[in-house]
Amino acid sequence: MSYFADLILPLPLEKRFTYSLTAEEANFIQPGMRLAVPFGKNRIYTGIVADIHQNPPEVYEAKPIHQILDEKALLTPEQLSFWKWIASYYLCSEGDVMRAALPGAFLLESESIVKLSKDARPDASELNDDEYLVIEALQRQSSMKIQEVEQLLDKKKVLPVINKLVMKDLVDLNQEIYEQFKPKEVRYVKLNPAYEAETEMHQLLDDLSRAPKQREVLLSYFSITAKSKKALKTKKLLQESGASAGVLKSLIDKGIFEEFYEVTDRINFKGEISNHEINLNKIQQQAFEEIQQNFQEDKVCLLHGVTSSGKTEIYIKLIEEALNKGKQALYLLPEIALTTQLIKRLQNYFGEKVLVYHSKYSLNERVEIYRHVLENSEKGKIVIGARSCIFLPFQDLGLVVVDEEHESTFKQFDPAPRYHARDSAVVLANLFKANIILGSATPSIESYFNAEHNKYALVELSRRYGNVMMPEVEVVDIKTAHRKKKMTGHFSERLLEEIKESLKEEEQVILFQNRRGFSPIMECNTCGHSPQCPNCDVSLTFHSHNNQLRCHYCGYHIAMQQQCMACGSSEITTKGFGTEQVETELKALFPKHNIGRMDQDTTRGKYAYEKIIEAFEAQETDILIGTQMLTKGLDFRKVSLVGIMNADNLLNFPDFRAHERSFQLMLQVAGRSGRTKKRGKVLIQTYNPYHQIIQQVSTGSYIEMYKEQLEDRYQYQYPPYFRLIRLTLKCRDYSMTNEAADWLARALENVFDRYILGPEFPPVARIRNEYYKNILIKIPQKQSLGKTKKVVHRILTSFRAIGAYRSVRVVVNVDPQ
DNA sequence: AGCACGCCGACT
DNA sequence: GTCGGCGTGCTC
Repeated sequence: MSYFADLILPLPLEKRFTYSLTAEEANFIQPGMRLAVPFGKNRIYTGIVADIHQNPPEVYEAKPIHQILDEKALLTPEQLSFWKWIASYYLCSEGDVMRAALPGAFLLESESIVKLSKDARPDASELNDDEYLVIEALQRQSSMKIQEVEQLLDKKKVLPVINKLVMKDLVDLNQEIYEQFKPKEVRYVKLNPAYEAETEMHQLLDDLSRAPKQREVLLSYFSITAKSKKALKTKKLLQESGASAGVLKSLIDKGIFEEFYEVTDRINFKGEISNHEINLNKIQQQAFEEIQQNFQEDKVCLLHGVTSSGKTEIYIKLIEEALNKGKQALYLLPEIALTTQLIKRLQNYFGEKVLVYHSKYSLNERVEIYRHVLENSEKGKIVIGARSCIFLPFQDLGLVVVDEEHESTFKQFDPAPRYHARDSAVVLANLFKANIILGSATPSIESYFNAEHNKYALVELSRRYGNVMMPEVEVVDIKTAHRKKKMTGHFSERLLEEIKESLKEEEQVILFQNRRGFSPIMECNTCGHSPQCPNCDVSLTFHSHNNQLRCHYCGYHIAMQQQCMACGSSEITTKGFGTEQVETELKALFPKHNIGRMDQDTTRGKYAYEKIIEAFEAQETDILIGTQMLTKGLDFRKVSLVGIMNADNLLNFPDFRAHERSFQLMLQVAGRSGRTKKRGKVLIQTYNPYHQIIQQVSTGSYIEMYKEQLEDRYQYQYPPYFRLIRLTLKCRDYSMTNEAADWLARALENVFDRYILGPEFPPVARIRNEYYKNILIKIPQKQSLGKTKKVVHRILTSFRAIGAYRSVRVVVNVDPQ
């Protein structure tokens, strides 16, 4: 009887690949295990077993596997079906999902290793220069990686050289695979048992009388072990005795001490559990009960709670409930870097049961977290993290919390799989029959629509915790202010007054300048030229901290120019303004106060965020200027004023979600103000004080915004009434991009008719020397999503079969943000 | 994705 | 004349 395994390989390939198994292997291997398999000419990949069967492939001979990498399945059956769902919904391969889902350290790949063959008799006269160099090097170092040979020969393609040597039987080429995960080990010491008896011990101390340092270490050892019976860490011994590592080494070398290692866990919670009871107030309690009731009916629950209404306490209570039932809980956040405050809160309450997982952790740390969740260990009961957390191997998931569910960072943009973690989490929860709650102060139109149409249950919290009042919003018309020359730089009189007032009261101020369109560009006063990126269709932006002009898309940079590159004039001005300018102006206006800035430039280091936030929390900073980053879940007690420098470049963004986004962003920023007793103030500077969104922000009326946007969405055929798939074509050749896009659009129009938009160039039509063109497919509610995707898939397959368009790549984005 | 095979320009 | 560019085709 022959056996076969269908594998998912971490490649953007549609199909699974079938390998043959021996009966023994088939007996041992389970779906979800990793196998190392040969693929292509001489490579070894890690594949995941999706299926084991006895049907031999018809058109090819299945290769045998190379190695079994796991004792037990690394993936649960739920994960395998989850992967399948993601791949089919977001139109990508399971291999794409695999790359995103597994910590990199689980994906072993082979490396070609060159060795001198056993009975090589190299004859220098028969070798060319390159061959000679390789042989000579191998006589010195026994084995080389392909990369090392490349360095040695200073060439890109060395395989032909090596292949020739293989043909001459001088070298062997082998594949080696590496386990990347290294368990963390701790070094311990213990006294050689031979010295344990009293007489030997005294003898030993006498013998060491001429090595006082070593004697001291030994005495420290005795004093520590007398107090505690636990194994003694080398680190501790050195610390206590104050000796150097060398002294200890001589003791080990002499055989007086024995050293040993033990595997330890990298993930350790070091804080303390504060055991603060969480008491929900009446309103929270009511919401909590409503949520639980909805959970019993297996409904996705949308929690719409105004900023600072105490949603987190409710989440904590819900997590506690899930834990009490012995289940695991998942807490999803838009961006992990900004949530130290929240993590601390959860850890204070749940202690070491909380695991934090995100891409900034090291390979090894991620493997350990993955294993904790897989084994359903006590440490892995609660996982908190950004979108990739949905791929962890939950055994018994009971609850998913999606905090700030409206955030678009839940959608992965690049590379595939372009999944939305909120929507995927709903599917994930369904797989486990787990409860799921989506929470936000400003829900996405889609989610609120789902709630309105009874697909989700809606629970509302309309009062701030402790009955703190919603901040007072004032709109400042800077168009008029400009005309009347009542602006100081980018500050209106009103804003300056309010800042002064707050500072006088020793309260803090947050100034918000959005990221999009903030970057200053250089412009020549004489000819109007502004320096462009040679690789992308954008102007270079000015960064004063390193005095550079830089492209945000490809990273191209040049030194700041003193003269116009087109006409040589030295009259150059900066256009547009960013956080940097706001900071400079502010420093001039308030020289005696400390001003902090939080944006992409200042948060580059590993703990840069934390430092800025801590300084502000400790009130070392009086005014904090920042971008979007400021909107997320930060809880500062002493902020009484929030200023939005310019609301317009948010509103004018060419995107059907621009208005919704602006509303969310402004309301979230506004929510940073006045979180304690005193009523906070928000000042919005704008050129369009009567814009409906500005009005809706100032009255805090979510529903009004929702209704109005919904009308627009209906009229212009956008979500939630229509679903979208965006196809982006990329190609280095301009006319090829156009031709291919036209072909594809026509093919789609043949089926979907008027529901195809484009092709059209995006606002930035060229990036890294590649031209971009978009086609948008609109899917009405009546039309089957599954069938639509099948058709799109079919058309894409025939598109890719056209030889002339080979160089055009198509990126498929389902539910683009 | 990688990698090999295969066909055309700038160099020993 | 070769080395090396990237077009295109395949991987169980």
